[in-house]
Amino acid sequence: MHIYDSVQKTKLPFEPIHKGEASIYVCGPTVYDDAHLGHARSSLAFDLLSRTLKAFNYKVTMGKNFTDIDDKIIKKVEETGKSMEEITSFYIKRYVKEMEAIGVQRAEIEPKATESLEAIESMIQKLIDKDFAYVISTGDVYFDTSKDNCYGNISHQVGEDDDNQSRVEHTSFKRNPKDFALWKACKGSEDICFDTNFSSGRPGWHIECSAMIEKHFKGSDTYSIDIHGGGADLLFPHHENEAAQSRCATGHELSKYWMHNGFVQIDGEKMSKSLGNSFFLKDALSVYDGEVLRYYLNSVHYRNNFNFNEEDLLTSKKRLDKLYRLKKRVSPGKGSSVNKNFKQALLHAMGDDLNISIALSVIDEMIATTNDALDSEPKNKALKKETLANIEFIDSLLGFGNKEPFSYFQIGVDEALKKRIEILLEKRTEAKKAKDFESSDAIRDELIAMNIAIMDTAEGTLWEKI
RNA sequence: GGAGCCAUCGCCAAGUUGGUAAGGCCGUAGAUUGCAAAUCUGCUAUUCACCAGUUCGAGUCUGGUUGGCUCCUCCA
Repeated sequence: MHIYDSVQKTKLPFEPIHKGEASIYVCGPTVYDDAHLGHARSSLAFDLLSRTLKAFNYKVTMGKNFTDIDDKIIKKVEETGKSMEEITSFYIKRYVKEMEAIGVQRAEIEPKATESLEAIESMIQKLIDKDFAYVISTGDVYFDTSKDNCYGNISHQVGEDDDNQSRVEHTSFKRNPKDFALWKACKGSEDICFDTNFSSGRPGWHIECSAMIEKHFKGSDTYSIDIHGGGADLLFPHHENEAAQSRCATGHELSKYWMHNGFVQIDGEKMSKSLGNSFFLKDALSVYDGEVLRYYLNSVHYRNNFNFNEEDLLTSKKRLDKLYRLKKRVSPGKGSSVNKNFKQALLHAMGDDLNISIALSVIDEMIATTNDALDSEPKNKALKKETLANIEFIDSLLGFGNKEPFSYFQIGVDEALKKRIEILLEKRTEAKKAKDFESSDAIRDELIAMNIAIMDTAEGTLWEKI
């Protein structure tokens, strides 16, 4: 198994700190709004990582946090008059539900900032005690980046005198321009505050992740976790800062490997709130099936940017359809055991830094070969069973192909419509028997107008929702 | 201003250590079909933004040019 480390910028063999185990921490969402396609992509990317590591027999412990203390949440509290807890629990529920719809497995650990305050406080205290952090008169606590001579090793972004055009605000309280807040003291009475030794206030964003990792992962003498993941936009400053805090507080590096996923773009631009081009996952799910979305969003290598458009999504659906048509052909039945070569080819592809393109091409090849074999030997039971097992393996590794194939092609068709289709098909079969092709073709046209495609097979006429 | 990523067929997209361009969609010819659909088979980039260099040999390495994107502010 090889993964690309975005700090060393090369593909490296994955050698975990504890043999046979893989600890992963991914930066989760700040829960003040619905998840957009970018959240989906990130989740999907690391879901694929987790599934692949499991397929390679690693015992995976994945942690994905919910940032539930944040300025934007506080703003939402002020706007809506609702409590912070009401807002965050609402969006956490939605997030979990929507991620489930696109087949993302739940992380083993899902910590929240509000449940990690003790860990956060003790880590900040440790940094103050070791003189890596300082408290200013307002009660804010800052991390002193000049004390950490490894600062910049993660993102390689810190120049010697980079303050010329830097957009970082220069606060006179800060000792260095790159210093960042570990703790923000209360400003007004409406503020959301937690009491600590240094001041009453709330944690900064970066420290939340570091503290949660220390709290939940056993780590080792050299690293706290194996893999730290997140969107490419988090590399700097968030991951740089996380790494610095953890390094200075614990005396060892935070993560052995760092992985970053590319962005979802619309018309070549990053999808973001500020550009006003974000596309909520819930909206996509109201139009497209979650499994199709999963297939589509995962169809491009995780490190590349992903240009979202409907045409490509439909192309992905066609590809997925082919898998389900094959499944239809070999169903019902029980899977026997996976074809060894097929399994090996898939693992080889995914083991190479999650090369999904190769994996999908391996699947397409398997589909074509099997269909071919089935054309000449329609009753090959052993092949059917093996194919079912192959599809089960695809599902466990890549997270699609699990649905009952007939229902897959009937998504969005209600019982009344189903009955109508059945009646029309019966009529058509009769007309065909009587060689009344004019009538049978008319019925077919009628069905097509209803967005129903039909196909005549040896086992009778089958239909699909287009 | 600083840092980095990317540019491969009409579209999407692979391409570890340089060795002579996967796969999908679309298109097209055929098998099959009453005709379709589905399925299968064949065809579909002498060429990898451009220029120069290294090399027996470069999409792959080096330098430059052009174009696109991202980070340095919250962001997956």
